[in-house]
Amino acid sequence: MARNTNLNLIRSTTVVKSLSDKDILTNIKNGNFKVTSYKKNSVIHFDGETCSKLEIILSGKVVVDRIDESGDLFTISEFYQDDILGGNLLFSKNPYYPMTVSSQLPTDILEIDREALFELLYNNPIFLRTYLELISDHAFILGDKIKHYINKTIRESIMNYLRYESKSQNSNHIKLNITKKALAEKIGVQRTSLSRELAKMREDRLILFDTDSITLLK
Amino acid sequence: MARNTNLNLIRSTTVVKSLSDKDILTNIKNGNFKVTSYKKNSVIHFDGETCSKLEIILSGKVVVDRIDESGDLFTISEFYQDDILGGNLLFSKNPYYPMTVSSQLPTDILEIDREALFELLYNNPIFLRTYLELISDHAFILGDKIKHYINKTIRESIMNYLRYESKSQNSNHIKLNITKKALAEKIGVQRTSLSRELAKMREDRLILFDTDSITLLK
DNA sequence: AAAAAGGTGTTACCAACGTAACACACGGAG
DNA sequence: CTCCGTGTGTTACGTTGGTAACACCTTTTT
Repeated sequence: MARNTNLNLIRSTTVVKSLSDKDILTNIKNGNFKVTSYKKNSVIHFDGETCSKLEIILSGKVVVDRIDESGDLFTISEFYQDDILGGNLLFSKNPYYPMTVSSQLPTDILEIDREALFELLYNNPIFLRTYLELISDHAFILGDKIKHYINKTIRESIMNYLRYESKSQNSNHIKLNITKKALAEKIGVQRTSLSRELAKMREDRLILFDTDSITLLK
Repeated sequence: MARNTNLNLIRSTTVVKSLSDKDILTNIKNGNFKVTSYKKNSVIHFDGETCSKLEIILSGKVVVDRIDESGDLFTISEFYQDDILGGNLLFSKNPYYPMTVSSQLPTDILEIDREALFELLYNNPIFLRTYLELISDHAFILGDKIKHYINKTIRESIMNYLRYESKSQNSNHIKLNITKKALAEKIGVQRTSLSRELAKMREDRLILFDTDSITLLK
């Protein structure tokens, strides 16, 4: 990737956008901003590694996953261009990545040193605000994730999804904009189990459904 | 609670500690810092409510819980004196509490208005640093929680706990400092199920155990 | 010392759900 | 048009783990 393409990319990220070109260039020159490239399927951070910089994805795709006892790998979260990594951990007293972070595609990442970041934060209220917003949004997603993993029965997960969609589509008749297969993946269950549970819910007169829509009856 | 007891409590919290008395008193006077008391078992925030202030627990106990389809209530997280609430959400573009927050004991809470907080943050680097540390620690705990809820089998949860304890006690012979009942609660399963799984793991020659210790064999 | 309370281990029973295998429908490629 | 890939619905089977009931033990209360 050409050097100035990178510069444009860097400048266009949400985090950096509120900085002056001078700030950006100074930080690049003295090594506080650094771009690292990863090949497809490289580990970026191991579980337990210390987190000492903020990372911003310039291009590519990054996933957080875990491997269970039987060796099955399973993806918890995906990050794309403009997403940040480590922002929520960075200033913790135990700044350890809690899970393995790796690139699923060729990925370019901008790294910002912790202390340099701190300097920028307290010298630039707009930058501070942006940063706080970003990590807050991040934490919100985390919270949502927990809420999601806490649903124990498939039916609960389905109802959760349906209620949300029903609100956002403002109708009890919910148009599925994704395939059932994708829905199953989204709520983290087998497709067949989803299928079975939907059938049961129809028996219980909770819903009606066809290939691309579901109607909430209660 | 007497007014000056409160002031001492406020002054002694991690967040506020790095502020000058003058800052504290000014903010109290103009209403940016406000103390609210809750009786035992009151709802502090409903699921979905907008979060517009940072809250610091001065005394009491606060829990985050959820109610499942069958009406069972189940606690996700507990907070005590000096813990903060909402810190990770506050500056999000969708600052909604993702779950119900309530007091489990009589509780006093210091509320700090978002904009007042922001003022303090960008005017006081030590305060900023402290705040970032706090919310980072918080996010770390969140991440850990996810990691925990993601363990699907009881055996995985147990092994997770044992490996952690084994490291921190620096021995394969792990002294249980809590009862098995408490351990079961900690990893979120029935006591009997824990008991059964421990027995199975012994059969599988993974562990040995007695009433107050467990030995990891692999 | 007797009684009450709470932790522990065990087991029969059952609901939830992942696995695997099969049938069918649809849309694009040859 | 046929063939293949992919999404979909169904079902038999097995595993995991929650429920409930009971026995045993230790500690605390009276």
